[in-house]
Amino acid sequence: MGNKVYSEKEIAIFNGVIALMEKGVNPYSIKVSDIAREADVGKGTIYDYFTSKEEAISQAILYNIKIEIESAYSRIRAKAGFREKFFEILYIMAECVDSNVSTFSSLLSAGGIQEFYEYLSEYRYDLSDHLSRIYELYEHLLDTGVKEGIVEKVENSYYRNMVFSSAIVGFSQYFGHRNFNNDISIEEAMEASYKLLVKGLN
Amino acid sequence: MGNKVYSEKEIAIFNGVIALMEKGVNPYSIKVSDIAREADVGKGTIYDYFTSKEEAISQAILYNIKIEIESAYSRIRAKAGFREKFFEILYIMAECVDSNVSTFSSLLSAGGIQEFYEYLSEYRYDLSDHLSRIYELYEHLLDTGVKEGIVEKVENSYYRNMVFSSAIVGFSQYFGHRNFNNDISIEEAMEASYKLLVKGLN
Amino acid sequence: MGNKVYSEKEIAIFNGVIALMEKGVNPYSIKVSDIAREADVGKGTIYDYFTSKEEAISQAILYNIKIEIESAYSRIRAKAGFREKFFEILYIMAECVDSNVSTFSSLLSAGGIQEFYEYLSEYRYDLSDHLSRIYELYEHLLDTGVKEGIVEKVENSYYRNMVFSSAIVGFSQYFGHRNFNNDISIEEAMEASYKLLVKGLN
Amino acid sequence: MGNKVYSEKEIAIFNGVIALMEKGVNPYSIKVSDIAREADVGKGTIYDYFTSKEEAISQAILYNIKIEIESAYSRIRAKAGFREKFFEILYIMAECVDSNVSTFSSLLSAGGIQEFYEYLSEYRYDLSDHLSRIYELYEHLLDTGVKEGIVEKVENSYYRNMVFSSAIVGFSQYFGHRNFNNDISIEEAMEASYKLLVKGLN
DNA sequence: TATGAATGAGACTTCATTCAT
DNA sequence: TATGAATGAAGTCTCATTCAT
Repeated sequence: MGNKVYSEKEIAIFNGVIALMEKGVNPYSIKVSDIAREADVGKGTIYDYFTSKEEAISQAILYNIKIEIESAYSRIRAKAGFREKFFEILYIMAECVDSNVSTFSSLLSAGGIQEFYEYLSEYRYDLSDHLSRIYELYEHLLDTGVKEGIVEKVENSYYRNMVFSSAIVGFSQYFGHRNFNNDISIEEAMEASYKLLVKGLN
Repeated sequence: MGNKVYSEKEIAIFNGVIALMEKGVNPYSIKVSDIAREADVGKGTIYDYFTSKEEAISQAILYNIKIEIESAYSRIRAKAGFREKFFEILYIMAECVDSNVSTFSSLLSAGGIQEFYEYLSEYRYDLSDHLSRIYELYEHLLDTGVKEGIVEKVENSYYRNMVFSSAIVGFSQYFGHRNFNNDISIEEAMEASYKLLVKGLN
Repeated sequence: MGNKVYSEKEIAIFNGVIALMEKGVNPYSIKVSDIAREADVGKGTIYDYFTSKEEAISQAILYNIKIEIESAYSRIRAKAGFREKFFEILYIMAECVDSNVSTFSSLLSAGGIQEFYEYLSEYRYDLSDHLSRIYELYEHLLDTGVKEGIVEKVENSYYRNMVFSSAIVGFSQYFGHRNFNNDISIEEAMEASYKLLVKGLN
Repeated sequence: MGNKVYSEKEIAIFNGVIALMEKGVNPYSIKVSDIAREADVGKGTIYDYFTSKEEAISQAILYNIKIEIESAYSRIRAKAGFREKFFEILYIMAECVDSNVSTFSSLLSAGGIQEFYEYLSEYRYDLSDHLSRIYELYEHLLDTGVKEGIVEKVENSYYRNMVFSSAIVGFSQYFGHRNFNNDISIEEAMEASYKLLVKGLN
């Protein structure tokens, strides 16, 4: 399913872009020369593989989301139990915030990720693919939760997805508004998110 | 508190910036000459009132958030009943999406609004102010809901705020992922959000 | 008749381009930064007046041709007598060669001036204007020659123009092939050209 | 006499350059990658045979001129009669215009061919060779014309060459100023050129 | 105070040339 | 010998900022 194989150089460029974003550079502020330096390729090489800076950055973001989601999927499957699986998602979100790469969480944000980088809207199709994958993940969690008798089988898929996304985004706001939450530990924030999730699914 | 009075020109400039954003221009793509044209002032005038383009845009966004929040506050107070008030918030969010100006909703997003425009992080103090105002709003809603016996008095303020924010952001994802939700009407999305809110607060 | 008025800056830019060409720089090798330095304006200024480097150079060439032709016209009218007038044309051609600016003579060349600078073909209309002016000049010369009884009234305007142009270009080849003509003085070359002209027009 | 033998690859490269020029690409706009594609060789191969792009193009032009002149020589010798031979030259010029490759006619133009491609001035010696060949051709024509009693034996070689060149360039202007000559057929233009030639040589 | 013409730093992109294969 | 992937110097053009009016 769309498993494009990337050349060594393309991956170097992707990693360069991602490294910059992890350093806290916002995609609009990334310069071609920065990517080239970070990826250790010539500036011209970027144009051998992509038609413009925007394409290179967009593809890098999509590549990164794909990797992030697949990695999340593995980590979550590896955990046993509904609560453990959901907390794993929250841990992943926390790591994303630490690494400045919130591309993944942007997928769940209000305006969608195209707000994060306008040129991404060209890749609507790929974004939908990623979202589908996230919804699959939610289904997997719900199944586990139902089996454990923690939550009920929610038939309305829109509501189900919304509850998961809401609880996750609700948690990630903990970081965005950190200065407000000085007296709240990250564990408490996770518990709060989990509480909302369970209530929402019952 | 912090009710800075703005000159006529400053407001013209703010409105120019906002008009551009309403036209769908992303803040990173706004040019000084665009602002000047839109605000009908000379380019030099912008530098008489602001030290840089970034400051002008940042201040405009903050100004806009303040107005949006105050307007929201009035509209919500004007509604009677917990459900009506909450739905009013959702209507406001829907309007934001239509007008392309999601500055307000970005406040609630995962990465916080500084992700939306990196230079805003200089204004941490003002952003906190706005967030406080939003939390006040949540308190007002909760009071109404408690009086009506719809929800319980939630003492944990972190959890309370999180539930409101989650439900609101959860709703606004309806727009971000619209192509996924073709079979869901906006009213159904609102009902889903309200359902999560009530469950979360009980 | 298309007497566009140029601003001070536009003329400075034109003169910058022309100065470069007089220094022997071929239009394809002119760089924007060269024009800016030569014209003593900022690089950006060039783009305030022209949409591209090519447009700036093209317009400069057209401007120069116009000036060259008008200057030629005056000089030639100022001379009395057919022979004197024609020799004045040849003197002008010789000066053109010395100053490296053969835009004028290129007008008469085989491929036409668009061969000299491909982007000029966008300005077909202006070029026709200039050519008309040259043909007027030929008519003026012919009238003088007829009055003096040196040449006959040639009714076929195509033939008439061709004879003048041929004689002039024939002379200017003297410079292009100078190493071949070491034993021929410039005066002899002029006499040869005049001889062909008179024979052609009788 | 300078009959350098070219390798297969060199000729492929020359033909690539010429093919591009026949497509209407001006020598300053030719890219190495274009030549490589057109000649079906690797880009590196071009540098195995030439030290720079400019050298490759210059040599290709010289090679082409040589071929054009030799071909012209044969065609003209094959014709019987002064008039027929001269018209053959004009037909050749017309074909040059059609095929966009006016390198040959540029040789006769005002500024000389170096105006056409500045790097050619490095090859002054070769250009002289070509010009000599053209002058030989003129002599051959003149001999024929004298034998036929159409023209007189012109002793002044400068004048003789000038008359031929002038008449030929005068004809080729027909194409450069085609929009001016809508009512003139190509045959009429040829007759005019011939008329000038005969008058000039009598 | 208000302007917008002018500037030039610095961005993106191209493409001649190299060199490992 | 032949190639073309890779490079980075150098070009064009944009646009934030200044400053004379």
